[in-house]
Amino acid sequence: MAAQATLDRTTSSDHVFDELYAKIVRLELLPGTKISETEVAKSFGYSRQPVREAFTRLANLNLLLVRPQRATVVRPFSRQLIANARFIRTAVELEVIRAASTDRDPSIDAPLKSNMRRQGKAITSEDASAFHDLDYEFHRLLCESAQQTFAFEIIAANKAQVDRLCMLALTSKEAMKTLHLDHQKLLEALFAGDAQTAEKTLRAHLDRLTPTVDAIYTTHNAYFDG
Amino acid sequence: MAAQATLDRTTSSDHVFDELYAKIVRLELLPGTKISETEVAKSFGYSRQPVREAFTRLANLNLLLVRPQRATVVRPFSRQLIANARFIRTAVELEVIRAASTDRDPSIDAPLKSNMRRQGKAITSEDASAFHDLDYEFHRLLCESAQQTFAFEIIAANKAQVDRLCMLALTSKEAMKTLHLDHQKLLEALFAGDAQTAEKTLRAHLDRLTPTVDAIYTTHNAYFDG
DNA sequence: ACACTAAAACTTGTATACTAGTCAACGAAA
DNA sequence: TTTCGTTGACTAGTATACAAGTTTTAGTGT
Repeated sequence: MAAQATLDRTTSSDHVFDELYAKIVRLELLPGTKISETEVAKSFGYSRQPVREAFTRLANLNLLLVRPQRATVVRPFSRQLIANARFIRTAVELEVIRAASTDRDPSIDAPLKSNMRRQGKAITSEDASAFHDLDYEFHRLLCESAQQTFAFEIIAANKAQVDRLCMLALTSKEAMKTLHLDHQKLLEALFAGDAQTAEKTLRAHLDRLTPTVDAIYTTHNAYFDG
Repeated sequence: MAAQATLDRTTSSDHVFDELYAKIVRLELLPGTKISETEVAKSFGYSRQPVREAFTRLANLNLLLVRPQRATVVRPFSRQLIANARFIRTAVELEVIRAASTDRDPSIDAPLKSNMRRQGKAITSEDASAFHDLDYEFHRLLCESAQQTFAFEIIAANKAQVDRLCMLALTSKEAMKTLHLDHQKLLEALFAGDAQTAEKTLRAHLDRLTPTVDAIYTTHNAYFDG
C-alpha cells in the first residue's frame, strides 16, 4: 500500500499510516482494540496532527472506526463489509481479466511465469508467508498485464479487509496447491485469449474465501461486530 | 455524495467538503484554479484545520491536486484519470447488473419505472438538469435493486471525474433520448433476467462518453493536463 | 453491600502559531 | 534588452492549546 501516490516526499503522516496499516493487517493490533491519537503520537514522537491524518485514511479503508468524543477502535471484522469489499474486488478484477484476455502486454508474461514457479517453490517448502506475498504480486501483475496498473490500488484496498482475517486461517499445503492451480488455469485461459474460462476461473478463485470467512466467524466470533 | 457515512453529526470539515465538491463538479471552480486553505477557511469562518481535511478528501477523489509547499489547484481534466475512473465504474456497474439480473429486489421495480417516466418528461420539456439528476438516481436505484447499495459510492466517486467534464457538453434532446433508450433496454433485459443483453447494453451505454470526452478535449484543451 | 450522583480523566474536533520550502517579482549586472 | 540572483510573499506540514462531549471512577447516601 503506497503512502500517497501523488507525492515523492514521505510525510510523518505517511510513516504513521504505513506502520499502523501493517500492524492492523498483521493482526498485531486486534479488532476491537482501542487506539488513541495521543498515545500513538507519543510513541512515534510526533504531534497529534499527522497521526490524526493517518487515522482518517485508515478509517476510509474501514480499518479504524473513528467517532467523535469516543475512543477510536480497530474496526472489528464485519461480514457485511467483507462481502462489500469482495464484491468490488471481484468486479474490478473480472474486468481486468477481460481486458487482459483481449489485449495484454506480452512483456509481463515472463514475470507472471516466474511468479508461478516461485509459488510452486513456496508450496514445496510450505512457506505460507512467501506464498501470500507471491499471491499479492500475482494479482498485481495481472493488472499490469491488462495495462490497468491503477486498478490494483482498488483491489488491494479491498483485499486488506480480508487479508487480516486470513491471518487467522492456517494455510495448509493443500489450500495453497488449490490456489496455485487456480492461478495456473487462469493464466492458461488468459494466454489462450479465452475470456470466458478466465472469468469463470477467477470467480471461483475469489469464491474460495467464503468458507474461510464463515469458519473464522465461528472460531473467532469475538473479533466480529454485531 | 454523502459527507461521512459512519457519523451522524456533520462537522465543519463535512460542510467545507460538500460545498467545494459541488462547486468543483458544477465547474464554478474551473480546472487549474488555485485554491488556498487559508482563504477558504476565512470565507467559511473556520480555521485551516477542517478545510485541510476537506482538501485531503477532495484530493483522494482526484478533484484537487495538493503538493507540499505549493499552491493547491483544482485538478485539470486528465484523459488518463478519466479512463481509469471509467474502467472502475464500468467494472462495478457491470457486476451490479449481473447481480440484479439473477437476484433483484422487486420492491425497487416501481421506483425504477417511475424514474423512467420522469426521464421521459424531462426530455420532452428539454430539462437537461432534471434529466441528469434522474440519470444519477437511475443508476443508484440499479444498485439498490441488486441489493448492493454501497456499490453506488464507488460508482459516484468515479462519476465525479466525468460529471464535471460533461457540464461543458451541451445536452441535446437527441442525446438524452439515446440515453433514455439505453436505460429502457437495460431495464427490459434486467426484468427478463437476460444478463448478457443487460451487460452489453450497459457497456455500450457507458461507452457513449468516449466521443464526448474526445470532443471536449479539443474544444477545451486548456482545462486538460499534459 | 448496593444504587445513584458527581467529578475527573479520558476522547476527538477545532483554533492558532510556527517551520520549512516554493514561486514570482523585482532589481542589478552583463 | 536579457539574464541571473535575491528577496519577500505565498504555500502546506507540523506542533500545541483549547473546546465539547463521553466514559469511567470514586464517593456518598441509603
